[in-house]
Amino acid sequence: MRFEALTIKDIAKALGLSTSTVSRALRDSYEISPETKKLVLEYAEKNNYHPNPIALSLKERRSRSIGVIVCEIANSFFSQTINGIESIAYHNGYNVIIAQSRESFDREMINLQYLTSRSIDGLIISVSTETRDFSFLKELHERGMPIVFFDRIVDEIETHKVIVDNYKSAYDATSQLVKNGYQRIAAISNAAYLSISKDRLAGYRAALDNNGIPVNENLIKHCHHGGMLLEEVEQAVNELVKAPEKPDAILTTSDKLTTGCFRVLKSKGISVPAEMGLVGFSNSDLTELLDPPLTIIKQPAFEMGEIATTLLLQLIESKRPVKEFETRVLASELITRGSTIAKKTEPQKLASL
Amino acid sequence: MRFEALTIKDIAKALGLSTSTVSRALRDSYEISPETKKLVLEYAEKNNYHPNPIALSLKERRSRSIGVIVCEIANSFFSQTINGIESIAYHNGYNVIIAQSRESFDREMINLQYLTSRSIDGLIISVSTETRDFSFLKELHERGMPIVFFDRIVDEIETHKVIVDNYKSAYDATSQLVKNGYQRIAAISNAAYLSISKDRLAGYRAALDNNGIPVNENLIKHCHHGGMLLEEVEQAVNELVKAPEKPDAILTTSDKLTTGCFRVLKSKGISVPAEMGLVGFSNSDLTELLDPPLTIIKQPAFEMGEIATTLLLQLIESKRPVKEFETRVLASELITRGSTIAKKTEPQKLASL
DNA sequence: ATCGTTACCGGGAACGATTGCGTAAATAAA
DNA sequence: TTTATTTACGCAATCGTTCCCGGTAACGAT
Repeated sequence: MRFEALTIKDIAKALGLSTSTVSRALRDSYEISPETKKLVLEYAEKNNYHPNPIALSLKERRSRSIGVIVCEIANSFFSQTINGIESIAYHNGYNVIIAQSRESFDREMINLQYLTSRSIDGLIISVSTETRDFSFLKELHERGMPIVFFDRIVDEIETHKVIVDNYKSAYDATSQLVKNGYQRIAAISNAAYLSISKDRLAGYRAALDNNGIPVNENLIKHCHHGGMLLEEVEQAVNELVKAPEKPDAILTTSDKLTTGCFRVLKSKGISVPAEMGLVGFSNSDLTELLDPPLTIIKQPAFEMGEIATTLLLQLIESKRPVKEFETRVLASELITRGSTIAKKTEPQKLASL
Repeated sequence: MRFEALTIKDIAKALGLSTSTVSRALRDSYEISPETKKLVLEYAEKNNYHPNPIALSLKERRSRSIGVIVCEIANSFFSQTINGIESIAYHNGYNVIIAQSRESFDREMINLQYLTSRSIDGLIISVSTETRDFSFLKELHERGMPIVFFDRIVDEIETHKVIVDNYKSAYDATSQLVKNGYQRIAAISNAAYLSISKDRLAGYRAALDNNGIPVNENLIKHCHHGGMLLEEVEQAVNELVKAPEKPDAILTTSDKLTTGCFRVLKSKGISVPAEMGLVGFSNSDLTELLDPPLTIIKQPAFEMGEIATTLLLQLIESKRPVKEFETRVLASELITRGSTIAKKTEPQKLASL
């Protein structure tokens, strides 16, 4: 069964005109008489003619669709970003094709191949936690594909990027933990080479440093599947609580890690925040309803999607190659709640300050 | 900046052949000599030729893309469904264009217009809670557009549908509440005319009936924006707790309503389950971590997406018009947790009645 | 020598839309 | 009356691909 649509040729035949005349009439060209225009327009309206976007794409050599690759859409941060992307894209007559890498480099490559073979006009991507080899992206970019990175960006490729101030976000969150009396603060992060891991851990380290707390590398754990597997989070937590210098708080550097870590702590009967403080990056609005409510670093995800798309459309619609690129750095929001409540066993510590 | 790709014409020119020969060589036609094939194939491989999908679409009069409309992707049930849809679609060389209605009829119409004007080959949709007028969908269907409904289906349109056993799901959940000692069970649902509202409330009513509990229409509330606005959920809860026959438990019939209702109860200081039991449809894996953990009815969302897509592809790829349609009814899963714990303070309350 | 067959390849029309160019008729200017 | 200009439309190429027609060799059979 096929869905047949009215073409410009049908209109031409029905009205005894040529296709060029019909086309021009529809586009309100000056060289068509008002009477003919009216005739064509009315006929098109009545039979609800819509220009075939595929034919237009072929002619204009652009598909008016952009590709988006994220690790998964069932993740508050990314679904909110996608909302922002869609709002701008649809507003400009573009459609959005979404693909999920599920934190796998292989799947990311497959999606990349698929999307480019589907001739997208541009790409918005937050790379997977496994991605270390950027050669394909690089080649794509060099061959002229407009690309905008967000969240997990790639330093080696010069193009527009949208991120939050990862360093400051982690710095502030860690500082707050210190202020609240936590001393042995651990961090659970994605793969070490990932941009957000590097920046957020740098902020974490700096905060400890500036507060006179030595950084203990044993308290920094990496989850190479970004928390997609609960087991890896479980292992990280296990290693932390079994360590001789058992931490009294944990900083998690991404959505999936935050809820995953909380899940593990709960299942192990480790009480939050009494036994273990917890602060993490998260955009889920359910974290507020957990027990205890989670202190989170919330990113302006919707806005990030909007900005990324605006920048991408600029690249796509630019007449000549763009040489100047910008990295937009937005502020995140630290929302303080129960999971990092001030420790009551403080007096002695305060005295020591 | 434009992304230029190798065409069949380029290959033809480079190899001194005609485009038809190249085309046939690439498609391994019998009328091309092995040597020529090898020549063409190797050249194509080396310069990584990919057929232009847009040109193919124009020729074959199909876009190999399907449209999906849900109320929002930042909703566990729908994002899981979309995962199922994508897994099947990508596997069959289709891409998926997702649009969100945000529970608004107007936005649904805009998306529908947009998607059909982008010449999709088929449509998978769960209608918004506002949608009462199906004329556009009906016309689309009559004009030959393959459509599959899931979750919120439309009875008037005869095509494939995928749902869970909504009646039984609500019946079982309500029955369990009764078994656990709850007596005045309220329900918060979407708009009354929505398929899932009708079926789930029917199950709810039947369960009360079969347990000898009279159905009190004052304890059935409808949220016309499907919980997209927290205020409407708040109002529903307010009306319930202020009612003379204040309920001791609530059944919520969709994801957004479940977490919304829990949020409102929490903010109003109404303890769950002591003061108010709560069971609802939800696919969020965070409900387990709430305080108390929520008893939920979980739908096999991923599987629903897979089935819907398989059925849609059948419709699309069928040579002749399909006349026989099926409605797949899957089983849901009732996961019992803390929010519907058996009431201990039963004797005195029963006495006071 | 002629015909039929097979193997191999090219020309060109389509798919739906846009657009540069050509041109007839009508009107204005010389 | 002749020439220039304007008005209003059609022709045909184009985008990348497929596929229906051809067409031309080479070869064997008659």
